[in-house]
Amino acid sequence: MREFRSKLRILLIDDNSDHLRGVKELINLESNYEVVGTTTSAHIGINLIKKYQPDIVLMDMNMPEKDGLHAIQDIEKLELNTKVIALSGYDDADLIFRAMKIGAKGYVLKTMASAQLIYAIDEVAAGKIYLPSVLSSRFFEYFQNTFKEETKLSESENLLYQLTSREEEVLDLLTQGNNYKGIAKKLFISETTVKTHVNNIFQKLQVNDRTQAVLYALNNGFANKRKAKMAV
Amino acid sequence: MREFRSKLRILLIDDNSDHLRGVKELINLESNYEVVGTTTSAHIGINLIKKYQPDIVLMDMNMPEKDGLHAIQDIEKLELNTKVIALSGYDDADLIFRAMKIGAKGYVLKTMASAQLIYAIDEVAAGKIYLPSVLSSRFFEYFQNTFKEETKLSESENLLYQLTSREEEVLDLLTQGNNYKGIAKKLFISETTVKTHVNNIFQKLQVNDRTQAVLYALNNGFANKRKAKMAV
DNA sequence: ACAAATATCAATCCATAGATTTACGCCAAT
DNA sequence: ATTGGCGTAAATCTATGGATTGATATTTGT
Repeated sequence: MREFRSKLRILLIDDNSDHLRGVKELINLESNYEVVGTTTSAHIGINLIKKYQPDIVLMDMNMPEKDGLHAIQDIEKLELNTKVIALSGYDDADLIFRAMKIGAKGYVLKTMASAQLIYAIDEVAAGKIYLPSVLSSRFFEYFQNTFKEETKLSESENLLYQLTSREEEVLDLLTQGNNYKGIAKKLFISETTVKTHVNNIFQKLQVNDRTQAVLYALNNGFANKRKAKMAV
Repeated sequence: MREFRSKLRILLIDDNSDHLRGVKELINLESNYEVVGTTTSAHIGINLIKKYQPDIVLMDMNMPEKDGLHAIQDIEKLELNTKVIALSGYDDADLIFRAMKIGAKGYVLKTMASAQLIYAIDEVAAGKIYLPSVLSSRFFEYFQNTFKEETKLSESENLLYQLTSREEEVLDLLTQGNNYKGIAKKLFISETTVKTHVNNIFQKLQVNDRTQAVLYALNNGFANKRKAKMAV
């Protein structure tokens, strides 16, 4: 992707101009890096990225006007080859998780040694994703907590397991937004039969209407292809 | 959690008895570890865990009868302090992702140096989560791909952004399974007003009924607290 | 200060959804 | 051979949902 022998082009976005200057000097010490721009404004940053298409963006996460998360999202939407490394003062698990989720390729704390930042830049430039092990640990704890609830329902208490296979088919079509007529047509059975099935589903799931049935299904691991939730 | 000076108690589950023996010998070389049991069967393994409540379980992922994923899930359901480290022959991103999702505290390849396994055990025993950087990279690539679709819908094409704040409130209540009457009561407005709002929502989201509206909302980032999908 | 968007409500009408009961053929388990 | 679960279906009834029109008060932007 990157031109042979050309310098790695880096853009810095940080509302703290002192920190901005410090990082710039740090990076300029490395002969193979080049800072193509610095700005304290996320908005201006986006425009600079469009203009210069840098290889790497170092993005401060704790900014007032437009926060780092949204800035990263905007950058990702541009679909350039620009890779974002998030910079933050704190190891806030939620922030790390969200930054990685929307496409940050790395996350480094400002308190970390400068060598770590350089290393992160190298790794990310090489196409890898880099999280220092401390942050990686925090990320995974948060990640697992996020999914813990989803998993904890045992098979015995998950009412979905009481459904017959035909009822599952019907419920699946319900979770795709079909009405009775649509389901009847798709399963080649009469509408009244569908009603019978749906009523049985309501009884088994202990709900009152199709919307609640659909919600129960989605929230309790019903494998629906359109990923309202990811199956284990 | 762990008794001072007591050895770290480890259980091995791997359907390949050769590998099982090898790992056992490897671990017994370490003076502060103790293998409390080994088995080639996941089912038996679960029972051994109940009985011995080991600190660490090394779980092979590629087993025939009951696969490693389900075994891990069963272990997690026991809610013991037993920590599972997954062992696998391949760096299958999907498998790594799913294992971590359901609660594995580490993931090590069988092809990795034995020192790496020992290190992983130490880290996990110390309460951390350990993924070698190679696997960590694979995990994050997979993780980001999983969420890429969800994020890519720009604000302009996401019909939810056309809703007024009141309509959002109403839709929120719809996604909780309320009917007209329930929504009217909760918002202290008449049922007919709710109908008006809901009709406007249908128009804006280009759907025909409440179920489709709810599905649209869930699939397009509508912040619902019960996290059918996680907000950014 | 004025236009446009929003929130509220009513009345009506038709379609769909949901509850209930009854029934029949099929298959699997005992 | 019989029972019980399942899938199929119909008939009937009531409740809820959804479309449409029209109206008024309030808020918001310029």
